[in-house]
Amino acid sequence: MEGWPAESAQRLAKARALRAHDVDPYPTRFERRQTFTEIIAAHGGKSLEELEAASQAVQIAGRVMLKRPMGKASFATLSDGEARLQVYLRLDDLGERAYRLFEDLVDLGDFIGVAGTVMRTRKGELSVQARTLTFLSKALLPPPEKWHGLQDVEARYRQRYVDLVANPEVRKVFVKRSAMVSEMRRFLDVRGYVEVETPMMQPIPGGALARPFKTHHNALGIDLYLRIAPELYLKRLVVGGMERVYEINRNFRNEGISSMHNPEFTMLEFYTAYFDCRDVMAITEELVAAAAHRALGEGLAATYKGRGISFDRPFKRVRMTQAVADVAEEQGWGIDEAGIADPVGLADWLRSAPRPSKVTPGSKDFEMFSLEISWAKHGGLSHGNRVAQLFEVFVERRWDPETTRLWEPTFVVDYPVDISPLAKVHPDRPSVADRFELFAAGMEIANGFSELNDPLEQRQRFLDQIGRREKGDEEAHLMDEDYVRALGHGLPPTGGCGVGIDRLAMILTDSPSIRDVILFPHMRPER
RNA sequence: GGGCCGUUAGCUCAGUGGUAGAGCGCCUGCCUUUUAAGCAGGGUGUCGUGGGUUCGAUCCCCACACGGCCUACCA
Repeated sequence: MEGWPAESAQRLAKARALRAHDVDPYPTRFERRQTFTEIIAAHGGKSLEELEAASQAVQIAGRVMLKRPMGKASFATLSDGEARLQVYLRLDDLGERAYRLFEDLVDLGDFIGVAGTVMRTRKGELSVQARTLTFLSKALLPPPEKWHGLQDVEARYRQRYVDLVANPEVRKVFVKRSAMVSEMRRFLDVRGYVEVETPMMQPIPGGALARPFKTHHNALGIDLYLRIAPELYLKRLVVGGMERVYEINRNFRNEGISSMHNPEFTMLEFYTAYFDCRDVMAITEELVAAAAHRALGEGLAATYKGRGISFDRPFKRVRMTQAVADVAEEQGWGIDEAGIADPVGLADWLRSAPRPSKVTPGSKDFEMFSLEISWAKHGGLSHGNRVAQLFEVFVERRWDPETTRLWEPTFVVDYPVDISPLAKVHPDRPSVADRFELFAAGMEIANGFSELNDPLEQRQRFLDQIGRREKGDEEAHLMDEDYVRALGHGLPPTGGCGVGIDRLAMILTDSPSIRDVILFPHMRPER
């Protein structure tokens, strides 16, 4: 009890007093016969007289949220997590002993069970009039303030159990998230996809460009990495004939924490043999719309950060170069999409672009200037990387609801091959990958492509990545010989996609921070 | 990594270079249909931690810790 408030000693004394009266403060079970939701559904519409005539017996249990003792009668508001229900306790109904036990030894936060009849008070509130009272569990710590709840952000994340009790809307967020995920499972299951689980600990962390967490296996004497993506394992399964597979599970990335990033986050990845990028886009659109409609109610649009966002199909589509060109036009940069798409044209434009004589932080000039420094630092980037960075800095990073161009669900297509080491090149254009990303509310929600299945080309892509790693790119891919060997056995034409569950949940629950949709977000340890 | 803000009772929050404040909770008493029940009485505390300035610091200064927001990194 080190560090517990003084009130805990009083509550502990009450637990002892219960034992002195032969009442176990922590009994084993209770036969709860109705939830509050069931009682409200069954009797919520009945009048005082109807309830009195029916004399409906119920047996309920819950946590004491409010207590209103009035001498020889009391009201208590119980919560069963999902709903609240008032209980009316009278000395005449319960008897001296049980009534005194309630008045003297039941605290806010304790669990009690009540058998009684459904009634309505004079003021009209549906209640249960108690005939018997069963003590169910003693809370030694006091609950937060009954009106304001638990406000302290840090305490809410660290002690989510208190947050859930004190702030009922928190539960709704996670129930909605659950509905969204279960709809995704249903969607895939009915289309013949098999849900699988692949290694969380991997000897070679692959499938994404990110820094991994490292751990060690003592018995094997080897280092392992927490996975940054399941991708390479899922495609091995397609090689093995599992033509439709998916996994919904955690990825771990050893990067910064922000309102959009948690070190562990949940991803859906699904792979479909004989699909290409366009097929994947179509089914992703259907999947995301179905999940959104399940969470929001059919046809309802989400409201995120005060701005509406519709998940009705079809979603918008834009080429990456086009998205950059739109900004260029808006800003009067004097370059069009053809220029951006052309390596020479873009290079010329960058060379001839007026250099900022006075660089103001936050301005376009400043961001261009920062990009130049960044490009110089990395020994000059490929054309694809330049386009991708322009997109990232001038389109993607602008995720403010007012100015973002990626608010409504939007597929960005034609990603440069350079940043897509696991994707096939576009059938008609060798410089872009057959790949898309889905954005909504300015955030990247999904990423899909035609999977590269030529083992020799894949090995060469890995070698290119290794070259970057040697130049200091810690996020570049590592060589995965076993994956190349798997491709050597033949991967059918396959389309795959990853969907960020947390970010989609943020949008559908109007949560400004990813921590609001993760029950136990990562924090520094308390001291 | 940088900037700004915060940290006071169990909770929500005021506040002052000189004995620490409110509401809720809690404790005592009254009250048999209340609604954040009410009435009367009671203040329960390492003012985040460590150092400094001062006769005296919760307050001013420095460092640190934790948190929030912004920003950077993430090629």
